[in-house]
Amino acid sequence: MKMTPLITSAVMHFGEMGSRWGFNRTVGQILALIVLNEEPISAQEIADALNISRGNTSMGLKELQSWRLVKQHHVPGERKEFFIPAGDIWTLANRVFEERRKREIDPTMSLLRDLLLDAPANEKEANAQDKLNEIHDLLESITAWSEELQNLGPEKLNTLMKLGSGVGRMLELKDKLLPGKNSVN
Amino acid sequence: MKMTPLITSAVMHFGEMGSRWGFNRTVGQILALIVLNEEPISAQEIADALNISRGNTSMGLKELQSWRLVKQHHVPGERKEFFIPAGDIWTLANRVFEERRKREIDPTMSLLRDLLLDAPANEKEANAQDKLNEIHDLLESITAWSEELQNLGPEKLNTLMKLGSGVGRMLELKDKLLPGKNSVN
DNA sequence: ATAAACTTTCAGTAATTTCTGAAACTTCTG
DNA sequence: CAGAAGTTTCAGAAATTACTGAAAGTTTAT
Repeated sequence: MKMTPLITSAVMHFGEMGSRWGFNRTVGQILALIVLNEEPISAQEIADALNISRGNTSMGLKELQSWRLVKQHHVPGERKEFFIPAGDIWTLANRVFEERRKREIDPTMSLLRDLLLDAPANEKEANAQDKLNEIHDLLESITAWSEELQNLGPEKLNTLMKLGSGVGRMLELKDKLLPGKNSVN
Repeated sequence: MKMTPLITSAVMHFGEMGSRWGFNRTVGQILALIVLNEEPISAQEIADALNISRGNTSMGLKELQSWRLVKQHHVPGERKEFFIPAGDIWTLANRVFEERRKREIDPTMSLLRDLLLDAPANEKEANAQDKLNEIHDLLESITAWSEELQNLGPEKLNTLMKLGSGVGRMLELKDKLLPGKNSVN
């Protein structure tokens, strides 16, 4: 499992970025290694290639599985488990979005809902509640929107992205296009 | 600068979420406090309310300013500086997106570009480069798309979000709508 | 049922990140 | 220009997070 210089650079970088992406260095490295390696790779090989303990490797793989970025792959005739990416690049990116939404937005939405239930005790609180309400609505829009985009599926999403500034033009024509159907709000 | 129970809960929560949002606990708390407080607030008041050192407060405010989430506000006749949010909720959310993109995507794009310049040394590297290339293209699309959305401005973006599943329908009609103009790629 | 091959767990340690507070710095004011 | 009012910096301490490796657990083969 000797890593080529190119793979080494990429793996190191993904390690450094790991924490910004929501996991830690080791987890980032393991992910990169699994994605960039066409063959399935065993936990032991990962530990050797990255020079980390077997225990740490196990925990990292567990986390990557909880993010649904990596899955086990059984090689017939082999005793040990191998690991491969849980899908193509597009799928992986989607999973990262989704998981992060769960970790970064959902808990806040839930708290905001609770805080908005109680009647404000005074002026100050009323004002704060207004702000919290604004935040809640914004997060709700983002959540709904991102689910919407995921439902579009890869091809349509790609069309939409490639449309670029066309989106602006389209919006201007929206009312003529979908008369009366835009009553979502 | 006594915080009401409601504000305290919100501030504490934003503190806990802070690290997931790209900054640390204190920074998250300071941000929440500034946003939820209708009046401008001084660094000393922040330190007192959150029970943190004056030094830590100073660093936190500096970071929030580097994220362009908070700005100074000079009160005539007062010697000290006060702080207020750098815009409405929508603006702040946008800034967070933008800053995170800078920190989470841009460095990777840059590395990928470099790694894709060299000719692959062998089969293994060629395969890895293919994967890296896919990642690069995906990140590029995301970046371009998010810039596009920002250029739309708040109102249109909101229209688009509220459109919900209408987006799918619109895409189907796209070709009729914008004949020949969708040659963005 | 024993053993071999492999994986997971977790207590303790190491590395990293955040926080404090005292000292240095920067304005303003008289 | 002295000093009062305020801010920033930064070395060291505290808190948090990640990692190791040995022990416990699992599975398969005989």
